[in-house]
Amino acid sequence: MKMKDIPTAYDPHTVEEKWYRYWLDNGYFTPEIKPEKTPYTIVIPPPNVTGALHMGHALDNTIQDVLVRYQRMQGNPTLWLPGMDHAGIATQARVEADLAQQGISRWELGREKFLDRVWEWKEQYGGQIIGQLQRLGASCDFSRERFTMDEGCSQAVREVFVSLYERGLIYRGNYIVNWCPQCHTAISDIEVEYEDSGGYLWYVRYPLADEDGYITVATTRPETILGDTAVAVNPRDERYGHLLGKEAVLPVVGRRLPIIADYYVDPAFGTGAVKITPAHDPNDFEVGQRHGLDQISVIDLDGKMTAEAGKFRGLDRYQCRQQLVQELKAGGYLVKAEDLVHAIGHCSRCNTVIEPLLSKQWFVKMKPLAEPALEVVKGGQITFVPKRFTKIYCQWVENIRDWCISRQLWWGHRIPVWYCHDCKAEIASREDIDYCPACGSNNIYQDPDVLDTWFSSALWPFSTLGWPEQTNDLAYFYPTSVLVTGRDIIFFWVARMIFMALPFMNEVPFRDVFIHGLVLDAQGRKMSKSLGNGIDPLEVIEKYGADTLRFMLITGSVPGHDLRFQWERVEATRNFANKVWNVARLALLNLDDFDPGEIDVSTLDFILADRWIRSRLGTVRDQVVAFIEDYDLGAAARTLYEFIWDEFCDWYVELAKLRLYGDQVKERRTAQYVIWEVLECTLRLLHPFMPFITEEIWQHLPGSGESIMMAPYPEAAIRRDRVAEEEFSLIQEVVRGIRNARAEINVPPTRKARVIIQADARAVSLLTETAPYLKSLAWASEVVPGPIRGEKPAQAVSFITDGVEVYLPLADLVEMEKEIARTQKEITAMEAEIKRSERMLSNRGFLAQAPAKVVEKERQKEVAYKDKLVRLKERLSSLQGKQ
RNA sequence: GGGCGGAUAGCUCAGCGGGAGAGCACCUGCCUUACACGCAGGGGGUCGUAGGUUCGAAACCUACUCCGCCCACCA
Repeated sequence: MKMKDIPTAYDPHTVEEKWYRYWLDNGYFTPEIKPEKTPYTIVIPPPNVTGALHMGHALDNTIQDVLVRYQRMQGNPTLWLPGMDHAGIATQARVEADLAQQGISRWELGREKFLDRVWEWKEQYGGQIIGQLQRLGASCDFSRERFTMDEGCSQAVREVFVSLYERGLIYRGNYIVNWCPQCHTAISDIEVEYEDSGGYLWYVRYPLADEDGYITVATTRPETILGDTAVAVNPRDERYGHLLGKEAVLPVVGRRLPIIADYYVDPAFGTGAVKITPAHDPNDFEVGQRHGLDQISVIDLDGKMTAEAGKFRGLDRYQCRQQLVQELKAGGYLVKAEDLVHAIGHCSRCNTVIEPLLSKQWFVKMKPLAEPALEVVKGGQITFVPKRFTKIYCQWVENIRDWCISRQLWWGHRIPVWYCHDCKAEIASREDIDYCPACGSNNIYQDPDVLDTWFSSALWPFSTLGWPEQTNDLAYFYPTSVLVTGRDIIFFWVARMIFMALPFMNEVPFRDVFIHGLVLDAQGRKMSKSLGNGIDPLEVIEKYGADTLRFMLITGSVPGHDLRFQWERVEATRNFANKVWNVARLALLNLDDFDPGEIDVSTLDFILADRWIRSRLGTVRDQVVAFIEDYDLGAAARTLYEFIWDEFCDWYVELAKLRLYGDQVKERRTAQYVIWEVLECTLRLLHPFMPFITEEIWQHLPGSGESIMMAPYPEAAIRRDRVAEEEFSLIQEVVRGIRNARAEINVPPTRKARVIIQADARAVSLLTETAPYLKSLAWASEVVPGPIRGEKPAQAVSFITDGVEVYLPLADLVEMEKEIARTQKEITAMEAEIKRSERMLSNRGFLAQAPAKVVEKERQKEVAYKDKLVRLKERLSSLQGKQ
């Protein structure tokens, strides 16, 4: 297709699919292992199989894709390894919900058949998100795609579990866990979300057993009274010293409770006396351990009262609370109920109120793993970006508690432990076993529970590269270069990967951790299903294209900060894409007869504008590189935006048109060359951010290769030309001045005007040289440069800048009063500036302590201002004289 | 109870020691043969409050106010 036939507005739809397929078909996403080169590796934060692409993913993966495409172009063997997470609870719940529609429960189906259904579901509906990532342009190596439940990952899980078990770092025990009565499983501490809510603090009298009187305790969960086995006070609390060793009687139940002393009790809270329920509170559990108290479980796995609750048996925990409070009141035990706002734990998955209860579960002992994991971060082997996340990580790791890893689910990695019915042996094994290695019995069974999903995620950076096998991939691509993720999973995932990598790989899992913010809605709220305020990235891609979505997300992002999604910004970015498209059209329309391969650069005749834009391009390239290396992708993208739109399109291209459309061959060649050079180079700089449009245009350019994504990244080859930048800025000043003067008196662009310029010799020669360009940029009929002392037209609008006086003799349009007023206003402004400058330069502190450069700059300003003031005054008196 | 982030033009946000910036919105001209998803020009801000450091502070320090996150076993 000829460029001339291409529409004036960029249409992403036809382009994106075509090029993505092309990249895929050519295997560009699969790196070549080159031992002499340093690889660049990112493993994707595996999205849930049940998941669909949301804005957070779009941002997270765009960032990764920018980094990866940048590195690939730099010539580093680059691997971005994709994959998915089996997402235990989420997936199981999903399939159970489908079954429920057919009136089937998983229990009816049985474990094996249920799991078959889950796998079926996974094959059929799971993993849509991978296709959605492709729509985004993600350049993952799909030949290496992994799944946390695939063969290799499962092997890694077994190896790690058994190995930790053998080292005594995984143990099984009866402890208080966070139990979700809805999901029917234990969950880890970080899966509990605390939320402040209003409740009551009930004060209850426990009568003393062998004498008159009572001791009053306070509780927020009266139903747990049924499980009380002691009352505790602080040993230093004089109010209660005389009661120590005595007993109280539990109201309603009648059980005798010892009154014990424990430093856990805060004398200042409530009454200073605490009821102790070892089976339903983690602190009470510990108190119970210290004092050898009974553990009485009164709430069961459904959140209902157990037989131990006596007549309350079978009641829901909240019904029981109500009834018990009534009874306490009736019996005269209830002293009062105070309003109390306190944090209540909810299941992060289903939002049900968590019930702490006693349960036999598997745990990972964290302290021994945490120590090295803290050191590698403090020692700088892993760097968090932005830095402040280091502190968040460290504080959490320092206060870490053991990790409950068993889940009462079916979908997940089944715990590789078998129990012998006969000899009661407990065997952790890397392979499935069918008889007891201790006693030879085949009367054994495997632990029914599965592991926390995050257990397998924690191994992701090395399990995906083949571990526990010593593969080439593992040897070459590990450790990974950077982990890109949101701050919400620092604890869930980032920390645990570090914990697990160190003992098994003896090496950090990644060098850098780049934390980005959340994508919020236009009002600044989290996007969530319940609020219904989420915006589907695919909708944006359909309407505006993937490049637009990507660039919008990147330019709007600042490392570690949240960003708001706004359709206005999407549109503005679409406009930018269109700008790029159209400047490319302009270029291509004029490059028909141009072949960069045939150009001998030394024969070209570069003019000021050429030297200026080439110099700027070099600077921009260096800035972009510096920003990317610093993970400030937003700044990199914004730099390119401004360069392309403001400098290349609005200044350079406008200037180049004259030569492009002119009949001087050499001039035209030069302009063609520079436009081609700058455009081609800029496209490569832009490619990591906007892969599709850049490829489409690049393929149309003469002399391009196979694919822009495999083209080398621009080198810092073009030297900066300060003279050109300085001289060009004078031209810009003059052009802007003329445009402004014309606008002041409403001269339509159709009316050309003579421009008379008076300046010093150097500026005159510069402006003479560039006169044709001034004409075209500032709608001039003629540009007449001359020395300062020349004739100054009276009936004219004028302005003075950088030692240059400019007159537009538009006699019929000039109103002398307005001209005088304008000039006077400028004089006033200039006098103020001079005053400010003089004040600074007469300040001894400034002269003595400010850097010489700054002082010098200020001196130059003062001189320029004074010069300008003199000229303005001359101009004023001349105007007044002619009036 | 601790910790972190934010407060800059009407809106959304950059800037983070040397004279206040962008996009959108607004006003005035323009369909100038790449682009009206555009071009040119313009208006608009005591940079949350109060102190301090400095020759110089939107930027650094301290306190405070408001918004938003995160962590924490006071029953």
